[in-house]
Amino acid sequence: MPGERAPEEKRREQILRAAYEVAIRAGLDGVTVRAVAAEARLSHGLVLFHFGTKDQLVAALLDRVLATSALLGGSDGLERFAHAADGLRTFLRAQIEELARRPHDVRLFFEYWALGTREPSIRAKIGEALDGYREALRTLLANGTGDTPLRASDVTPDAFAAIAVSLISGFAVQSVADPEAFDMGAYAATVKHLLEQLLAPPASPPPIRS
Amino acid sequence: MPGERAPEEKRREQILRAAYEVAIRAGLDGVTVRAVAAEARLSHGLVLFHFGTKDQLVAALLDRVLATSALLGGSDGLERFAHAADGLRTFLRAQIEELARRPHDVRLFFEYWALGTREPSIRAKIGEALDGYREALRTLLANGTGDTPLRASDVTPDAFAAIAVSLISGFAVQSVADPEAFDMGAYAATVKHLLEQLLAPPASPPPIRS
DNA sequence: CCATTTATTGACCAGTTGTAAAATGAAGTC
DNA sequence: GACTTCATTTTACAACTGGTCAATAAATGG
Repeated sequence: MPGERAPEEKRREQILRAAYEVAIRAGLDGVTVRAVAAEARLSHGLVLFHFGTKDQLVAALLDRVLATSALLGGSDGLERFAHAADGLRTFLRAQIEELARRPHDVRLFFEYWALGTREPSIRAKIGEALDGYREALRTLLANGTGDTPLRASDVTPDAFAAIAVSLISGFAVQSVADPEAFDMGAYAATVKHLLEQLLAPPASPPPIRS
Repeated sequence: MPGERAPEEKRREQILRAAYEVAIRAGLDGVTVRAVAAEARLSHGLVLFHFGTKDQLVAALLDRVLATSALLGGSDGLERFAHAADGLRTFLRAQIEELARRPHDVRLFFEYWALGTREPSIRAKIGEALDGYREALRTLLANGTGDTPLRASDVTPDAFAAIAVSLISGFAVQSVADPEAFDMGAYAATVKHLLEQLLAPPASPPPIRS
C-alpha cells in the first residue's frame, strides 16, 4: 500500500528535516529510525531505503547541521563582519548572542562532538568544522580594518583564533549548564575588555595620533 | 544459587567502578545495567538491587566522577597551588596538561553535560560543579601572592573565573576533536600571555621606557 | 538447630532497537 | 494491456533494553 511518491532529493531533505526536529527535541539518543520516520510521517522502512543505515542518517544530519547552523558553518554570515570597523568584536558578540538563543543546537553540537570520540568519521567532520571556524576568525582578524594585528609577537593568529573559539564554546557550556549562576553580561564585557587588551593599537607606546 | 556476599558499601563501590570502566570504554550510551553487571562480574539483577534504577546508577556515577576526577571536583588539589608564587598560572597549566592526559574523562563530562540538558537533576550537578570550579579559581585569584588583582575595574573576579573555565574547557574541546590541527603548545603560551596581560602589575600606563 | 533476614541469581516480561525481506501499487515503457 | 521499475509500506526477526520476581543460599540471631 505505497503512498505518495516524491523525487529523491526532496525525500532526503524531508527526512533530514524530521531528523533534525527529533534531535532538537529528544537529543541524539532520541534519533531512532522509527522516531524520524514518524516525525516525517513515513514508514521507517523508507528512511532506511534512502539512507541505507542509521549511522549514515546521523552522519548526513551532522553535515546538514554544520552547513546550516549559523554557529559553525558560518562561512556565509562572515562577510557581514569582515568589513565592519571592529569586525572581530562585533562578530564575537553576535556569536555569543546566537548561541544563547539556540541552546539546542549547542547541545546537538556537543553530542556529535562526544560521538566523534568513538567514531572517527564523525570526529573528522567536527574537527574540520572547528578548524574552519578558526580559519574564519583568523581571516577576520587579518582583514579587520579596525583591529590591528596582535601586539605580542609570541601570540600567533592561530592560537589567538583557538582562544576565541574557547571563549565562545566556553560561554555556551557554562550558560547552558547553569543559567542562573552564570552572568552572561559580565562575561561578554570581560571578553570585550580582553580583546581590547590583546588587539588594541599599542596604547603603551603612545599612538601619536597627531 | 547466590554467590559470594559482600558488605553494602563495598558492592556499591565495586559496581560504580565497573560503571566508570564501561563509561570510559563505551561512552554513556554504553552504560547499560547488563554491561555494568558484566564488567563487575555480577548478575544484572544485583545492580538494580543496589541502585534501584538505571537512572540512579548513572546519577551516582556522575557524583563519583565529579568527586574523584581531578578535573572539576578539584577542591582537593587546589591547595597545592594556593600558595605558589603565581598560583593561577601554574594551576591552569596543570589543568590543561591533566585534561590532555585524560580525554576520556573529558568526553564523559560533556556527555553528562548534554544529558543535563534534558534531566534537571543532572544539570543541577553539572552546574554546581562548574560553579564550584569558578569559585575555586576566584579564591585562587584572591589569595595568590604573585597575582595582583585585576587591572580593569569592569572585570569582575566572577567573570574572570568564567573566562578561565572557558579557556580550559575550550582547550579540551578543541584538542580532543582535532588533535592534529590543534597546536597545544601555542595555545598554552597564549593563555599565559593573556593572563599576564590581565593580571600583571599595570604595565600599560606606560613605564615610560623612553 | 531452627527461623529470619537478605544479598544474589536466573528466568522472565514487555518494549524498543536496527535491519532484512516480502508484499504492494503507482508510473513509465514497449 | 502486459511488463518492468522502484519508491513505499508492511511484516518479520533477532538482539538488546530496563525492570520484576520467585527461588536460593549464605549469614544472623534466637
